[in-house]
Amino acid sequence: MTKAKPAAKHSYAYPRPAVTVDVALVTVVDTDLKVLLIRRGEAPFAGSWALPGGFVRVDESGTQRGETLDAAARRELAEETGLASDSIYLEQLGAFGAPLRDPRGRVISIAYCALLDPELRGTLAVKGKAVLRAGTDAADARWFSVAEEVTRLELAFDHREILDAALLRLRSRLDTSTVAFELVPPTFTIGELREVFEAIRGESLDAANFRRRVERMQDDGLIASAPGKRRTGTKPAKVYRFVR
Amino acid sequence: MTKAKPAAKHSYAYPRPAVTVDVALVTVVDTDLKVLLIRRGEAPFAGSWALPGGFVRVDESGTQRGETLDAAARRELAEETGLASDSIYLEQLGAFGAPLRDPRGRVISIAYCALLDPELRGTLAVKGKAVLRAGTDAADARWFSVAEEVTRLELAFDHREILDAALLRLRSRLDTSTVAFELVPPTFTIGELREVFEAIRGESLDAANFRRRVERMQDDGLIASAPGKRRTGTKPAKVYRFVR
DNA sequence: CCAAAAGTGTTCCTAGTACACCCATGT
DNA sequence: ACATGGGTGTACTAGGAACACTTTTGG
Repeated sequence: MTKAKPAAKHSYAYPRPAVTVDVALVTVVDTDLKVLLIRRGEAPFAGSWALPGGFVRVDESGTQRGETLDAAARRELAEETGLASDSIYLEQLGAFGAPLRDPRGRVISIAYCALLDPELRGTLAVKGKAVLRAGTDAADARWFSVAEEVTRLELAFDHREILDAALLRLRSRLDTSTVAFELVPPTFTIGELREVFEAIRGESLDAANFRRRVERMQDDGLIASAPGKRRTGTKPAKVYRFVR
Repeated sequence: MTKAKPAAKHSYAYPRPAVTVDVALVTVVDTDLKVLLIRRGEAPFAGSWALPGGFVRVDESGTQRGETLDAAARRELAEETGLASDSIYLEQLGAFGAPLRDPRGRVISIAYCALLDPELRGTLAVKGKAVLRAGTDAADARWFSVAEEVTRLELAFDHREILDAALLRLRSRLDTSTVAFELVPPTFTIGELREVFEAIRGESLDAANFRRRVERMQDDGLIASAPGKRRTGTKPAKVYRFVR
């Protein structure tokens, strides 16, 4: 069953591309949008920074046929960052398949955008380094500021293009989806949520207008006020939680 | 060069999935949103209706590595419908890769949404039949009304899911992109544009309010008034053209 | 006391919605 | 003449943007 039966004339005789997943893992530190990059240890692009990713597992032997694409993305994140990846928000961006995007041969990559809230980031960051387990082929890894650092880098493969797609998607879905809540702790203040919006939009927002917007979210049942207040070094702020 | 060189330890030794493209080709006939389906002539799902599509060409022999994903989608459209596909609007929806989505083995499909304006549709429709060249493995093909007919069909593979994604994408991008202009002739009246909006949204819109909206588009330079008027069986209407 | 962020109030304007109404044309 | 879709007017409302202002904390 590794080859097709002869009846299916053009299906399995064709050469197949390799298929990978690549993940743009994004988080907000203070007021700064960051993306996790991994320094490649092997050719091609050895020494360059790249998005975490790897080959999709395909098992054609038994009745099993390997993992879903989402599972592949989560597995690669776990392998290369040590993150318990079950609770991470994942969103597929699409397929990147330019014939020459990988010098080794025809490789089609399924790109993902992943969002990490500050609480989970704590379970992974070790003083500046982003990773606990320095993975097999990942020589190094850390967070890069999207606004400043990453623009000056030459990324491996077409990962610049993938990253741009991830940021574009994030920006366009910021106002019409609940992605912002994935980048904020389980309970959060209006100011913290605003910082996430500002980091993604890359501009400061009017605090008063943003407050009223959040209050409307509460009216709509999208968020609810949580018990307690947060001491912020200034006047204590009410905390809210996202209602899924 | 069909196998990897031994140095790349985990890249090419792995079994690879087959990769296909599937295209939801959509058009608006009168006030009705339609999708082109093809009746499968072979197993699996022989006799079922399916989206046009096929395997991505990969050529690992020379320096050539085959076609882009977009090119594969256009080629399949051309092969199965006889459409000169250069001018068709194409938008990638994403990758569908559930392990069991194809009973023959692990097949990952890159899904597309394509839009056909009424003028080009004329070059393809032959009294009810959608196709000029009845393609190789396509026993039959025709337009199905999305609102009524297609809901009662059992589509092949996960094509229902792909079609739903296409329609969702279309609806969500209707107000924030220029997709509507891809479904209208090169010059169009406000009424014709409104019919496209109504077909996609599945509800009627207030003609007066829609008119003002289109007038704002003109103020923004998105569209321009075109010379002449259109006789519609009633009061002649101004015509506009989309400014790309 | 002062800086700084939380929180309140007000004004202006755009765009969506609903609905009444007139106009030009083919039949 | 009349039905039909083209085209105009108007009033209501929600929400974005700009900005002045008060409140409560830590230093």
